[in-house]
Amino acid sequence: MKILIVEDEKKTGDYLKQGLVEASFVVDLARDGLDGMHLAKTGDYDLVVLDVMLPGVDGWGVLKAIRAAGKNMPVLFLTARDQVEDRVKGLELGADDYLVKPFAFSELLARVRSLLRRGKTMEPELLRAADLELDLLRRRVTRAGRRIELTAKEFALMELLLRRRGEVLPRSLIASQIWDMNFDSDTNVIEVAVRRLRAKVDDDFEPKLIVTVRGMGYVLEVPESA
Amino acid sequence: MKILIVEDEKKTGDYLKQGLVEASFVVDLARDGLDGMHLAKTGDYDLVVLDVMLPGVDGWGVLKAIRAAGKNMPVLFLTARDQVEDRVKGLELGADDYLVKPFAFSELLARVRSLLRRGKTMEPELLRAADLELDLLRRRVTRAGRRIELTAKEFALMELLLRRRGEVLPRSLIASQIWDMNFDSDTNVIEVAVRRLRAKVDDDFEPKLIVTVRGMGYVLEVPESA
DNA sequence: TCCTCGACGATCAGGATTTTCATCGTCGCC
DNA sequence: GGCGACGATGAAAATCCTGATCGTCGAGGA
Repeated sequence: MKILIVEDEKKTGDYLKQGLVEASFVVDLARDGLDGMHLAKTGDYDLVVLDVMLPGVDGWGVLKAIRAAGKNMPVLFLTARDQVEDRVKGLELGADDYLVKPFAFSELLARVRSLLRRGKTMEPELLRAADLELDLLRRRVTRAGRRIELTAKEFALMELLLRRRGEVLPRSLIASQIWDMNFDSDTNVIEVAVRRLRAKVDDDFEPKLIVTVRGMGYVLEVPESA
Repeated sequence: MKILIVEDEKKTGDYLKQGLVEASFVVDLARDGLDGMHLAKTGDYDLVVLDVMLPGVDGWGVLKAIRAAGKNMPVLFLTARDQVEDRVKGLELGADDYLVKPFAFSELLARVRSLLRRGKTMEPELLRAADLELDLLRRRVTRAGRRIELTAKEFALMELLLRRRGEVLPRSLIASQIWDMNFDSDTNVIEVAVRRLRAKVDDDFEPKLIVTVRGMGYVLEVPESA
């Protein structure tokens, strides 16, 4: 599987290339838009990882050129945290997925694999339950329209509950997903984390979404409407 | 590849089994020492994951029985944090590797794969440079004989530097190993972490082991003796 | 039925760790 | 010698974990 990375910042480029090579992909690295465009059009790549911010020809330019040349391999966009709007633009132009910097390498690898396997992924950008909304793109949460600030762990927990709403999640599952640890120690990190999350998303609202199931775990209860 | 897990605590057992099954191993689970002994002796396993603390026949008993029966598949011991001495005992009895609870599942999987591949792994238990010693088993550090307490991140960083002593480690590498993040954001976590580590292992000692290489990264300088 | 007990979960405060931010120092090039 | 980039440092702030204690649910017995 052959991948083209277009990234001007040296550190990031090298880092990505190294990681993907170690994951046994064949990787080319272009340092600017022009170079990237050229390689993308002539080389035979299965996927392109494309930074938006590039000197000279920017990410959109490269993407446009690729599509104009009739190539339709999946393109994974890299955008900065504060360039949210850019993503919309990228998606309209035919990007297949995006990743917000900074990201964990494991995250990139997962997206890359998924894109290569299924062709297109595109995660849902919004998770919702009742009046709670979780915007995965911007890492933002609102309930009843009110903005709520969550920390990393809180967000991860919220996301997990929301992705599997209606399911009772055993503590062991939560521990493995959020803490990546086996559950043998006598700690109550999970209870504490749930507490903090509830304080932010449930305490001041109705109905209560996070429900404890004694002896089982926690569920995000999806209110039966209709 | 067929794996036997001997673990009495239900949550842990199920969790391990599920994880290994998902990693496409064939897994049997024994809930106590007797059961485990029996299965290990009759079934044809490529590896055994063995909890030390078991009701009835404990981990060592099971291990002894396995070896006595002439089986010599690799055995991975699971020990609790405060049972350091147990490990020594386990290793003497012929365990091939150990893992301290609580551990990340990814860690277990890595060890399992490694044991299956190479037969026996047994990480080095001690890393050393000059008068600095890092005991991976007990997660302990001493310099010039003096015990030094390190936090999780500090230990991880110390271990990384020590494992690749003499090599200049670029920040991007460190970031990816210790923080699992790509290095695009403008943070100086690494500098701060290095600072804290130096305060503990270098400030009060000579020679200074952690050396900054301007524009490159950090090295653990191995003093040229002789 | 009611009461008691035990297990499980909730909650809070304290503390440890880690990150952020602002500022300072230093090296090397011009 | 001055400048600019890079790294070092210190302190504050945010986050997360630990441990202790309290509350509550439900089973089983009186």
